[in-house]
Amino acid sequence: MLERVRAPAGRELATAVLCGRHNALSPSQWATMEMEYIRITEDENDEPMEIPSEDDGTVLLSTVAAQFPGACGLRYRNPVNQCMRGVRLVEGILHAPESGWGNLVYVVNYPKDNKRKMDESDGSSAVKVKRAVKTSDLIVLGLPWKTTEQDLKDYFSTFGEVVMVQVKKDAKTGNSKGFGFVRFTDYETQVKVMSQRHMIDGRWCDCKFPNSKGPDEPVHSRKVFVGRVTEDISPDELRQFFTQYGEVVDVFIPKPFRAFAFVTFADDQVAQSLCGEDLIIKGVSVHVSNAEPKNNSRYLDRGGGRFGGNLALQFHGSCWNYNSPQMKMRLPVLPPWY
DNA sequence: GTTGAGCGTT
Repeated sequence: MLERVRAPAGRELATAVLCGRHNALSPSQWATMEMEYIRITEDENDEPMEIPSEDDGTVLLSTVAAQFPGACGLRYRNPVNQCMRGVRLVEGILHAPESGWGNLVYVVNYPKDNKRKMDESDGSSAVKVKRAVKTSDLIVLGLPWKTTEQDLKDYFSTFGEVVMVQVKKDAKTGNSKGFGFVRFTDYETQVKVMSQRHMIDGRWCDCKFPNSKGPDEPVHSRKVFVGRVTEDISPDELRQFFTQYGEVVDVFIPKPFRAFAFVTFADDQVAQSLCGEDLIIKGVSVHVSNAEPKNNSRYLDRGGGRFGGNLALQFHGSCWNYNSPQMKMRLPVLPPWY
């Protein structure tokens, strides 16, 4: 069986795959294979297209993008639990799941929350598109008490595609606290919205960068802090979501629920690339930052200081001195658990 | 059941 599969002619090999004989192969046997065809589709209900792999069994994102312009990744439905899983992507190379590509149908991911929008861009085959125009959440100040998230969405949708709105409410009463957040798909929309005041339900409102955002100091860690997670996001869903960026080796959600989580990647570069990002999981905007606090002055210096210094120390339990000489030299300062 | 500058999460 193995000898047959090893036959160098790619076309014959593809035939074997199509006939389903590959199902008997182990992952190690797959590793010896030269080329196969992976079934890919934009929609699970559509007819898949076959895309060639590389000789080492990986699939180039550029190969996918050649057929699906704008593609930024792949996902597939896990036959065991029916959940969608992301395909590992490292530097433009898609890696097969543990059991090989198999005869699963893979679904193309597009940037911007999986919504295909390449028809209104230049159509240049992607990869870069994903982070080229990075938007961030904007705080909306001065909202009338009565304004709902639907109201916000309706209003801001007149400027461009909205990917997230929030109205901050009192946990007990559910009453609005008079401010919220909005996130747009396109950076141009964000710029426009920030450039003017907004009459919303009879009050003038302002959209600004939230104070909670600051330049993120690089720290060499595989673990990221994920803030603003909601209780309905399960550890498994977190894992599946973040797997689109790289292999996830651990997910930790404190109990009782505290609205944050930790995600550890196999590759520290993947972790670092996500720091500072606002990502949207199940419609919830979460913020990724370093697992170890950066400069606590973020909390102390900005916005009049929501917390006292001692309180900030209580939160973190420890405090890295980012003004220390070693930080200025950018020597790696590893958290104790790293 | 009120209010009107701020700031989501360690």
